[in-house]
Order: sequence, then structure tokens, then C-alpha cells
Amino acid sequence: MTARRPQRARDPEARRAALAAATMEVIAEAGVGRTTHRAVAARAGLPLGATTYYYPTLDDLIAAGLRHAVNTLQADLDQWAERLRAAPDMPDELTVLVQEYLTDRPQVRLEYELCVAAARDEALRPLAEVWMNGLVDVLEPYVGAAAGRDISALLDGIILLALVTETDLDAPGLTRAIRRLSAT
Amino acid sequence: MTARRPQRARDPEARRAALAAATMEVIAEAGVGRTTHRAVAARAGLPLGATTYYYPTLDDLIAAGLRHAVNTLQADLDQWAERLRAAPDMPDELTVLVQEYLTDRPQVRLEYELCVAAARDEALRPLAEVWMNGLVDVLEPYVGAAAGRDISALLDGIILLALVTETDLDAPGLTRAIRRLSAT
DNA sequence: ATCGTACTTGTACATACGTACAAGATGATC
DNA sequence: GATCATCTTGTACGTATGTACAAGTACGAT
Repeated sequence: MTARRPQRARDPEARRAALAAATMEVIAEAGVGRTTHRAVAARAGLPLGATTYYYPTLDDLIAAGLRHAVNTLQADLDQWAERLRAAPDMPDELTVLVQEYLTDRPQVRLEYELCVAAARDEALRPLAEVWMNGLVDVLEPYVGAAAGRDISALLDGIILLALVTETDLDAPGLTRAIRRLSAT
Repeated sequence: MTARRPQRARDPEARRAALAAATMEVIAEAGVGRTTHRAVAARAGLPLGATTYYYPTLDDLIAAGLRHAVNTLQADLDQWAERLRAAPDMPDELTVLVQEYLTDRPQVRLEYELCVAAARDEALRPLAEVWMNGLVDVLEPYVGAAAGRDISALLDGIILLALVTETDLDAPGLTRAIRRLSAT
């Protein structure tokens, strides 16, 4: 074969990461089912062959993308924890955090894309569980494990509703609901 | 062309419906993104050409499948309304209904598949809204519109959690959470 | 009985896909 | 500077896909 184009500087780890990040973006835009090697390669600005070199199969590539997404979400959650710690009132602050989270629609879609993928593919389940339990862990110090799970579920449902209907969030209503579920 | 196989009896409306139902099943199993004409045709026991005759494009076919799914869900919701009407205690009965709903995992996946698809494709949004508002309408007579929306969101979140973690539902906990959100 | 429209079916075709792989380039080690 | 494992890249190949369409068939209108 004739490799005409000059080769770029070598940086395997950066490539692995770039591919995972690009995969995450493609999943967010097109969905897991429409994620392809070629779309990821184009998004990452890398040749097709790079995808199969670092991730032998498409499933590997998608798993890497979802893992990358969970890491991103985990970082977000750490910020949530810190914001809540500093806030005078938990339900108020949590409502604001949800409002801000809803700003980035592709990111939000990714969350549910991950869940649906995990519901279908057992291998992805641990990944989705990390994400689903993350918020519960953040809330647990404030309201205990059971109420934490309830509030976490409420938020997932409210966020899904906002995602689908594209209506604005009813912030006071959400704050009130969080308060009700927080009762000890 | 030579149409060797004897043609079957004509029944256009039945075919349209069979294709929509088959599409719904394929979506539930494989996801919107992996739904193909050929998979649907095979599932329906019809030749490939039938799919494009009744639904010119793949998007049309998928939209028909999701519409069929919403109709099914709507029928379920009507049963929910009736069961709740006959029950002595709403939160108790609602918990039981959720437990029963979780029995059919593919059906549950379909719900979220619809939501994610609607989040991505504006044309599907009205369809998803019918579904998302459906439960709110059922609950509204009992607790009002605002609490109805909260409880509906809670259930969506709880169901998603059960779908992903595949753990059993904490029935008493769910009943308690519903009661808390029902406060007038 | 015939005719014409609506339906049925098999097949064709261009494209996109996952994956394999050969040929070159790089850079650490000696 | 020669060696060699590792990385890079373009291209190839078999398969699956969406869609088009021609040939054939049923059936109501006439």
C-alpha cells in the first residue's frame, strides 16, 4: 500500500482518548444503533483504520464511548456534590442544578441512550449502574438512602419529560416535590 | 419478473397493521437504530417489497411502529385507570400496577426507546407526548395536575432504574414515595 | 367476459458497513 | 546506524442496507 499522506506524530494514548470522546459525541447525536466506525473516525479527524487498531470491534468502540460518557457524568456529579455542600438549601440548589443540566441536550440524551443500551446489553449494565447510583450517593448524606433513590428517580423522570416535551422546567414545583420526598 | 410463489389473499389493512406491529417488536428487541426493512419483513412473515409498498421510507415504517406502540401503551393506560378506579387505595394499587408492568421488559424498553427517539427527532415528539401525558391524565383526578406530573415522573425514574439494574422493585418504598407526592 | 386499478412478489443496484491487511513510518534499543 | 516492535494509513472485500421496479395476480367495475 502507498501511504501518501505524511504520518502524524505518534501519541497512542491521545488517540485512544480522542476516539472514545468522538464516539461519545456520535452516540449523543445519532444514537448507539447508528454509530459507525466511519462516523467516529470522521468526528475524531482520524483515518478509518485507527478505529479498528485501537478498538478491534464496533462493540468495543461503543463501550469505550459509553465509558467515556460515564466518566464525564461522574465529573459532573462531583461538582453537584460540591455545590450542594456549599448551598444553604438542598432542594433549592438541586433544582438549579437540574435546570443547568438541561442546558446541554445532547449530553442529556446520552444519559438515556446509555440506559437503553444497558437495558439491552448485559455487558453495559455495570456502567449504567455507576451512573444511576451516582446521584443517590450524592443525596444520601442529606436524606438517607431510600429518599435519595426516590429523589434520584424523580429527577430522572422530570429530566426525561423536559427532554421530550422541550418545555421549560417548573422549578418551584420541582423544589416542592423534592422537599416532600425528603421527609424523614 | 417471475412471481413463483402463489400470492396470498389480499388484505391491505391487515398488512399495514401487521407491518406496524412487527416494526414495534423489532424496535423493542433491537432498538430504533438497528431496525431494518428486512428484519421487519421477516418478523411479519411478508416479503421485503411489502414494507416499501405500504411505508415508502424507513422513517415512515419506524414512525408507524412507534405509533402502534403508543396505541398499545394507551390501551394499557386505560386499564390502569379502571384498576385505580376500582381500588380502595390509589398508591397501593399503583405500586402493584408498576410491578406488573415491569414483567414485560421488551415492552418497557420500548417506552424509553420511544422517548429517546422523540428527543432526537422532532417529528416524533407529539407521539411521545401522548404517552408521557397519559399517566398524568390518569392520576390527575386523584391528586391534581402538579402532583400527577410528579408521580408520573417518579414512576418513569423508578421503572428506568428497575430496567437497568434488574433488581426487584422496593414496593413499600414506592408506595410511601407516592403518598408523599400526593399530599395536597 | 374484459378491463383496469390496486396489490403482491422477486430481484436488481448503488451505497455504506465491519473488518482485514499490506505497506510505510517512527522511534526506542543496541 | 541497524534492528525491530509499534503505530499509521489507504485500500480491499464480502455482506447488509434502503430503495426502485418490472412482472405477475386478484378483483371490483363495466
